[in-house]
Amino acid sequence: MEFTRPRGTRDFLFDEMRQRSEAENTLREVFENYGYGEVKTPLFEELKLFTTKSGEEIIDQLYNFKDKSDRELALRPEVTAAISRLYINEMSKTAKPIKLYYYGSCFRYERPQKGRFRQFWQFGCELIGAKSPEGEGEVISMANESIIKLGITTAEIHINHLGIIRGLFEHFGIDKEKSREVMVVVDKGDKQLLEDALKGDEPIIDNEELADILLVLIDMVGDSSIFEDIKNLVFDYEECRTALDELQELITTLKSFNVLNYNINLGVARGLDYYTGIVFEIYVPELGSQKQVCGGGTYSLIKLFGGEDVVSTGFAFGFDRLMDAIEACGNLPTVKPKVDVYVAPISDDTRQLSYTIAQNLRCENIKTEIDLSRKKFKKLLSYANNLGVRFTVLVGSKDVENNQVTIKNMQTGYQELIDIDNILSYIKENL
RNA sequence: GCCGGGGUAGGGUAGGCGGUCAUCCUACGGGACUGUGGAUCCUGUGACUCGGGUUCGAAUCUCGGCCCCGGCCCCA
Repeated sequence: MEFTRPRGTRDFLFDEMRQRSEAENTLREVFENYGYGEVKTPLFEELKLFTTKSGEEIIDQLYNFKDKSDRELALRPEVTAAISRLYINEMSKTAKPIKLYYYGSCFRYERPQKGRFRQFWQFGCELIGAKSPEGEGEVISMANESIIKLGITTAEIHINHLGIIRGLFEHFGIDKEKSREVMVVVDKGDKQLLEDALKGDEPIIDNEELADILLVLIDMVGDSSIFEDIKNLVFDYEECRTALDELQELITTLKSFNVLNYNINLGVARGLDYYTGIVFEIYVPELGSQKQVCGGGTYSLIKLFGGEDVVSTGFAFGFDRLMDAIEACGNLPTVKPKVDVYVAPISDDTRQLSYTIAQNLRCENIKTEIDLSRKKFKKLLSYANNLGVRFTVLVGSKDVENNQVTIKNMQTGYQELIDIDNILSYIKENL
């Protein structure tokens, strides 16, 4: 083969595309039921937009380039930054809260593996300018509903409030740099690793009391009842109380939204400063090492980009992983044949009439295919068979002399003579 | 960036201790067969990922590239 696909990219063929469209429509429906409107932003942006959000280091993982006027650009690695930019550019005076969603591909220069590609699709939303616990509650509820409607039955939602651990850092006077380092370790969710990092030979922070609390906290994963344990552990540290209150309220709100199947998990962490409140992730364990299908939280990116301080909550689904998850749960929709009726001219002199018959069917939204390559009789049926159509309309001169055609049910093999004028009604009745 | 397993017609595969024509299924073309024939039979086109090395001879052994699969790292 002369040309190959670029590494980490995929071609999608008919069946897979139909399954993906179906999932896409399901998500659109859910998001729009919650009052979200779709937006679309460019596939590429100024490189600066992404480095401002995530630091210079991400250039390693970007597809960036200079255009012919020497502008530094990059293919977007995610959409949240673009949405914040769009908000500042066009929507800062729009009545809040603003609810928008997006679907599109993103690009990252990474080593491809299962559930990870260089071009991949994200389906996400942003809720801009809502009050915290209720906005977060609704957003999580929407994510939860999406997962359920897609047929993903084994998903786990993990929620954390970064204010708790941040409050502890503040209380113990830990600087930003060290806090971030600890966060990174906490995020790995490995207790032994954390113990080594805090109490090993070269501890990141030299504080026994904080280390002990963190080591207990990281184990606190469980349903909403675990909140009491967390509260008992950190209530004495004043800096944590706002976060505790917010988390408490979120739990109450989620209950009202009828979301009960989540975990509180202090191990869901983020190193970046713009996260201000809750963060959450959704895992589908069957997917192995790339099991995270969704990530989200509350952040003030807009301020970071030079706008006013408007807090948003949002999340993004890794669309490709959602498809994997649906498959893992055995709930991929079976694809229907893409054509319902095949019109087969079996004599040369009935070809033109066949086109007319096909057009009439198409006018009534019946998916119809007609022979375009002058196939012989046997090939006509064989082709129709491979298409998986329900009916083949055999148009031959002997029948046409009596103003009739033969309609064959391809599943049963049963066929009957039908008046040309009655083709439409016959097919509509039997389809 | 690191570790492992792979790559054979359009799709799916067999073979591989070096040696006739590289296997089978499917799809595609022709025929038995100008309208009952979606079957069956016959037949045709079509492939050893790319490049170097060893060898009289490489799909097979060897090295490297590219790509795929899985695992680590990372994950905005």
